[in-house]
Amino acid sequence: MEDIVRRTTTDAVYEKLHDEIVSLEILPGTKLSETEVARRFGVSRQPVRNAFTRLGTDELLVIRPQKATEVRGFSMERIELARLVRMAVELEVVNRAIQVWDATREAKLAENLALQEQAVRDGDLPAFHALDYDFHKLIYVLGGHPLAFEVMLECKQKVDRLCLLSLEKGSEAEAILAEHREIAAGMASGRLEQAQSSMRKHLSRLDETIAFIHETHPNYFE
Amino acid sequence: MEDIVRRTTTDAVYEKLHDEIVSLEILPGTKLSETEVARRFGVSRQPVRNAFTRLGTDELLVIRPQKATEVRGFSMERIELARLVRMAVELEVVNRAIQVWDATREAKLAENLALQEQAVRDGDLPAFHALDYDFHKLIYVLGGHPLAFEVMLECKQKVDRLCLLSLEKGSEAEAILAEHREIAAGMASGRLEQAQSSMRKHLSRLDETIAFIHETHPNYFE
DNA sequence: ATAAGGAGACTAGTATCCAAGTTTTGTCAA
DNA sequence: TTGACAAAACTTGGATACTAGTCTCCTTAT
Repeated sequence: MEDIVRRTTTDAVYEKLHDEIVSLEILPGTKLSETEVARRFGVSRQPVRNAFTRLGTDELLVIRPQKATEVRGFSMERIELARLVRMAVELEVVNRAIQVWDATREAKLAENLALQEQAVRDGDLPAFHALDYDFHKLIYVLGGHPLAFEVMLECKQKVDRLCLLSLEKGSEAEAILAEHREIAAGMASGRLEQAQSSMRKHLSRLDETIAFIHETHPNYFE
Repeated sequence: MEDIVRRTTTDAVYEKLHDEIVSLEILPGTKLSETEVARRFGVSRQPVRNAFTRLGTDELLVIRPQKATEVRGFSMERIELARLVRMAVELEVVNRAIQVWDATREAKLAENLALQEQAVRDGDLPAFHALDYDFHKLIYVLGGHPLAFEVMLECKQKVDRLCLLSLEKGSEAEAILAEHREIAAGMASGRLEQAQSSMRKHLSRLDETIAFIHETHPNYFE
């Protein structure tokens, strides 16, 4: 009794446009026409419309009646909001995770940390990024709140689109790994205060990057 | 140069349906047909479709191709997620608010508390509920994060729809007021720990109600 | 030269038709 | 009575024609 969900044309258009926007292939301020996009994808206007409204609720497009819809620019307010929510959720999940932390969970996190170390030694940045992702996800999963990870991801993605503007592929991997260790240590020792402040410091890492982008690319902001 | 946003038919249908669903006039599991709703509102199917997709992203409707769209039931997972996110955001906002707290802000919160006290004395529950709302909002606004209030509201509404099933119009106003005072005291004294734990206790108030509803109305859950 | 005005080329919203899949229903046979 | 099976009556998704508002640019008059 599978619950196979048919993939609609709308889905396809949505996903492609979403990718193009968050990867900055389509820059903020770009005007998108329904008929134009429909032609490009070889579909009718209807699925494009559906995709547009979805992207609108994602805050990626600005849609106004009888006006050209365009790719939404960044706004410092929304970026800060997304960062606040992510910060809040991560801190609370750390809190909940600590309540149920045990040797098994600690071992799993330690295993991930070991792999991170390996990746840093090998200078394998892609692997490290994947492990970075897993590290954060592990805290959610082991803490018993996997769904919250999705919420956090949504926030993260909004900031990621912005940070693509700064090309520093920061080989700060060592520093990041050190912070991960600090967080893990806080959780292992059951020190909520320490674990949370480590996480807070870790998540604040992007502060300067964002401020820098705000100065260097003011035209992409509303 | 006003930015008047034209109200579309889609908006009207969306708002009406939204109200009917969150107020439980339309119960979970109810099947909604596009043509049916279109007839009822005297409009064509298209705006109804638009409204449906919006309600789908609100997680109020389950839409599957070629199958009847129905009002989504509750799921304990989603309820708990909404509560976690709200809890997380409220705690973080309290944190940020404390950083900037001063006599002026304290006075404004105190003014609200005085009005709450008045409402309780008068037994004016509607007024008290409005002031309750304002109390929480004040912390966001005074703390400098008004947008985060909207995020919290979204979470709250998901839980509110559930809690409508329990008719206890709790005249626990006094208890709530006491908790509000505790939170305000924590903020005024700058004791983050105390303010947050007060807020945590305050938001946990619904725990039993939700568990109770989960037991008494299992048919409304997925 | 400049400003007002109008035509036309855009825009998105709505209505309606058709396609494709699901569910219900009713008939007929065992 | 009950089962199978076919047909009809649903469902939503997609395509397209039409409506109505907005913007741009060119003409025309001052």
